[in-house]
Amino acid sequence: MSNVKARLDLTTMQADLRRRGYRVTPQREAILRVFEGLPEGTHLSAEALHERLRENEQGIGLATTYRTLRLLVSMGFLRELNLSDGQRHYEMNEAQGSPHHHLICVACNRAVEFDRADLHELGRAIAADNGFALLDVQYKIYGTCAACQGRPHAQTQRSGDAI
Amino acid sequence: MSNVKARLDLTTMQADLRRRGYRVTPQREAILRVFEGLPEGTHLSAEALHERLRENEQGIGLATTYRTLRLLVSMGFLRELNLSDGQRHYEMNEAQGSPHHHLICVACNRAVEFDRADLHELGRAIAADNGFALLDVQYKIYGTCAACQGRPHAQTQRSGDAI
DNA sequence: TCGTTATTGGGAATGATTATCAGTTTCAGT
DNA sequence: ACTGAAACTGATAATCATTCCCAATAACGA
Repeated sequence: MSNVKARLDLTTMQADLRRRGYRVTPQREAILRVFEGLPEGTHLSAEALHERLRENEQGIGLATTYRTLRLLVSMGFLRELNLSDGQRHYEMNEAQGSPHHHLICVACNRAVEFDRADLHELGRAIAADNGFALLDVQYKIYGTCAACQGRPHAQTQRSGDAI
Repeated sequence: MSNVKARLDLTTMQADLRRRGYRVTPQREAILRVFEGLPEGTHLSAEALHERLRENEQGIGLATTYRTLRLLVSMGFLRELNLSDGQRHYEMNEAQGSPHHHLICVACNRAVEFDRADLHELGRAIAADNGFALLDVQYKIYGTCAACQGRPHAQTQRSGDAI
């Protein structure tokens, strides 16, 4: 019942993988290691992760990168974020603790992160009520930030055909 | 301060468009009419909307469909949902009232909708604190539903390479 | 009514993600 | 440690949603 942001450690995750019949491969370990070393609040796209792996480690196929991300999300090790910029981002899941949430400007795509432990508690309760095994809770507020409200014809999003 | 699910009507939305320097075109009206006629809780993908327009109305270009959806979301008339099935879905925004939220099974992609007015109030407050003009609030709980937990090796998502 | 300017639509282009499949590796059982 | 069955990897091709391009058209303020 603690509110601490507890991350799973590598050993636990490896054990979980085997328990579910998945194998522990060097590629999966390398990817988990990258995410473990990431500062709080940092998230990577699949491409960015692939790029980083090419530098630090021996390199991993792009297909494997995507496959592994999907697997690790379904295991609850990573959380997948859609910050409305057209690609998925990933970060360590603190489902044991209380993950942060987002306030997003749809015009400039800037995202402000904030913590609200009660939101996670609520999600846990609702999941339990419905017989769901909880993986992640995401609370997102969309709007236009102060700076973007000023701009006339402020309609952008990703890159924008009709500005 | 009411909790009523108040939708904007067509006239108001047309006026809003003009006020912001956008034009009111038959295509935009047709799209808004489709969403107005949609039962609560129903959402359409861009493709589905395009298809429906081809039947009921005179037909609209696909590019225009995408462009218009983006515009209407940025105006706050529609809300955009990413139910992790790889495409965006749209529905009338009840930002004036209190939109519903989702509990999503990552294995079978099934989504359970529920209402929580307090979540919307909270979003409104946080947006205001940060100088954001509120457009939408989305609360999502991800997990594995009871049925999917049973299945061994339950890793799917969208279509799944490695089952 | 007219001119300026936004908008449309068709098709090409993009870009992220997934499928294919042959070769490789993990690991449970011996 | 050895082995075989099954999972995994990686290179490449394929998909699929979404956006770009641009010439033709339509809104709407003056």
